[in-house]
Amino acid sequence: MKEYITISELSKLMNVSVHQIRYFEEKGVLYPAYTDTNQYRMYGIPEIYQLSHVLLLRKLNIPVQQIKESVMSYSTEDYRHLLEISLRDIEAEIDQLIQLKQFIQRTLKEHNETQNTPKENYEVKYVETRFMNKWIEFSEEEQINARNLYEKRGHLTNLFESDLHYLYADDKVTLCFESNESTDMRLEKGKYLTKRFLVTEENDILEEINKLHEAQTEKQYASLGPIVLIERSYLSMFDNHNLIYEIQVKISEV
DNA sequence: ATTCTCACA
DNA sequence: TGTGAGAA
Repeated sequence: MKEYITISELSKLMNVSVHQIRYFEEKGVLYPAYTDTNQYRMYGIPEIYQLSHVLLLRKLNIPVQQIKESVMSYSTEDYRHLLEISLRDIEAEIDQLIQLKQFIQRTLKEHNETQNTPKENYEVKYVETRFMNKWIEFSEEEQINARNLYEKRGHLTNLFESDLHYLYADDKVTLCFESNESTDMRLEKGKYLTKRFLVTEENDILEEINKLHEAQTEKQYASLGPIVLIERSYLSMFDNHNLIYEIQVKISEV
C-alpha cells in the first residue's frame, strides 16, 4: 500500500491545490486508484499521468467538461482539431496582449511628452492627414451626458482608450475618433496652430476656443477648416482633476 | 490530515 | 472554474 500517495502528497507533487484534485474527480476527469479504509483517496502512477494530462489541457483553456469527453471518446483526429482550436484562441489572446502593450507604451510616451512640455503656448506645427470616423453630432449649446452617449452609442467598444476629436464648424460640434481606413471625413495635412492645455471645468474649453480665435487674428492666419479639439481622455488616469486637451486649427499664412 | 458541503467570485 | 470556511 505504501507505493500509493495521498491527495495532499499528489497536490504537492503536481503543484495544484487539493481542492482542485477533488474538483476534477467531481467532474469525472480524475479518479483515485482506490480509497483507503479511512476514506482517504489514494493515487498511483497512472493517476499522476492522468492529472498531468488534464492540467495540460486546462492550460490550453479547454473546459473540464470537454476534457472529460476527450478522455472518453476522442480520436487522434479529434485531438488534432482540439489543439488547432486552442492555437487559434491563444493567437487571438496574444494579439490582444500586444494591443494592450502598445496602448500602455503609447500612454506612457504621451504622458512623458505632456509632462516635459508644460508650456501653454501656441505653436505652429505640421500635421499629417488624419481620417476621422464621425460619431455624434450636436449643437454648441448641447452638453454631452451619459444619456446621449448611451443613445448614440455605436459599435464603439473602447470608449476612452483613444483620443476624442471634437470638430467645431458651422455651430455644430462633431465628435469623432481617429481611424486608419480612409473614411469620408478627413482632416487635411498641413500647418496647424496648436496649443496644449489642461481643463478642470467645462467653461475652460470655450475660453480656449475664444483665445485661439484671438491668437489667430492677431497673427493674421486664415483658418482652413474646423477647430479641432483633441481630448486625451486616457491621460486623465494620471490626474483625476484635469483633462489634457490639444486645440488645433489649420491655417494658411497670409 | 482528510472528507464533504455551502457559499462566493 | 475553481477557492475558502466550517464541521465532522
